[in-house]
Amino acid sequence: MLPENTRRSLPMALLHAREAVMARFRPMLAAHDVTEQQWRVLRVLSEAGPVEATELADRASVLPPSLTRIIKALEGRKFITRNKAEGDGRRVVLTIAPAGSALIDALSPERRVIYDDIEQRFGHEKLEQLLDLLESLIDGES
Amino acid sequence: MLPENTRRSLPMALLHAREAVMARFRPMLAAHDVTEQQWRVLRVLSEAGPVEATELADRASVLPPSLTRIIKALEGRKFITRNKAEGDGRRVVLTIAPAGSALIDALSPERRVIYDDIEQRFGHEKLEQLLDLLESLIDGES
DNA sequence: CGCATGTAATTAACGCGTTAACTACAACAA
DNA sequence: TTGTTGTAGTTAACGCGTTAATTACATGCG
Repeated sequence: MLPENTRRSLPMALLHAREAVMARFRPMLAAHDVTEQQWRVLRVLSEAGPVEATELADRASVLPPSLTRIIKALEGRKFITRNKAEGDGRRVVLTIAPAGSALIDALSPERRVIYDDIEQRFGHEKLEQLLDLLESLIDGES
Repeated sequence: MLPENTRRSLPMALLHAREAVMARFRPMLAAHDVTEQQWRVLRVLSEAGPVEATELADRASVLPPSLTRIIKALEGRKFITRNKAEGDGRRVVLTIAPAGSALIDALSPERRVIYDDIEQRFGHEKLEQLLDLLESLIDGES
């Protein structure tokens, strides 16, 4: 059955929900002049150590063309370093730099506060339930 | 508590879920050379009749600057018409044109099939549950 | 070796999201 | 009427998503 109104449309609901959640994080990122995607890339590099570009794009949920641009921006600000892989001239290895780690450390507490607040307002049970449903939806469609 | 892995992160989950759902609709829209946002604007105009730009942007969940670009594109293809409102030289009234209605009619059946398929695979109950949770999340954060 | 095929990354082109600035017009008060 | 304030819409600038094309290198086959 087609959704009768746009508010009960799944794509719309997902769009609005993400928008509502991200609105809480955006000011924090903007204050440090980092985009949401740059932040995801930095987090992956911080947690996973040196990683090749393809895996980084996959983990950070960023498309390869976007990753190329993000790498340029982050490298220009000395947040990461970019090197060719030994033994394969095509591959590129990215590593977080001290300035990048410093940014992660600076923002993590604030990030935790925001996430906790969302979880508290929405409810722990409902959050787990929502995450389960989303995971199921993703697996079913992919 | 911070999400330990990115797969259980709410922003990520919402992003992936929407991506998974939209992947089903994208080929249909691409085949007719219409973007997702242009499609939303057309649908609103089709269902609600002539509407002013501000209300249209709100209903279609598109920001004003984007709407300006979308209007240009749709007007250029004769899908909609654009007129100044009587009595207020600032306001703009958008109306769907025959070619626009024809596109709506042409795509609606296919859209229904895709939506039904998603609902069947995911489950009617779970879909309703998910929509309820998303609505609650949106209301709680906004 | 030489050539075809495959893969990693980049570039290009276009549209939208986002924020801020700007234009045009309306409403209202002095 | 004039000047101020407010509103609707547009423009600008920058970054990302998306798709397709392109470059650089690796692999494998003859």
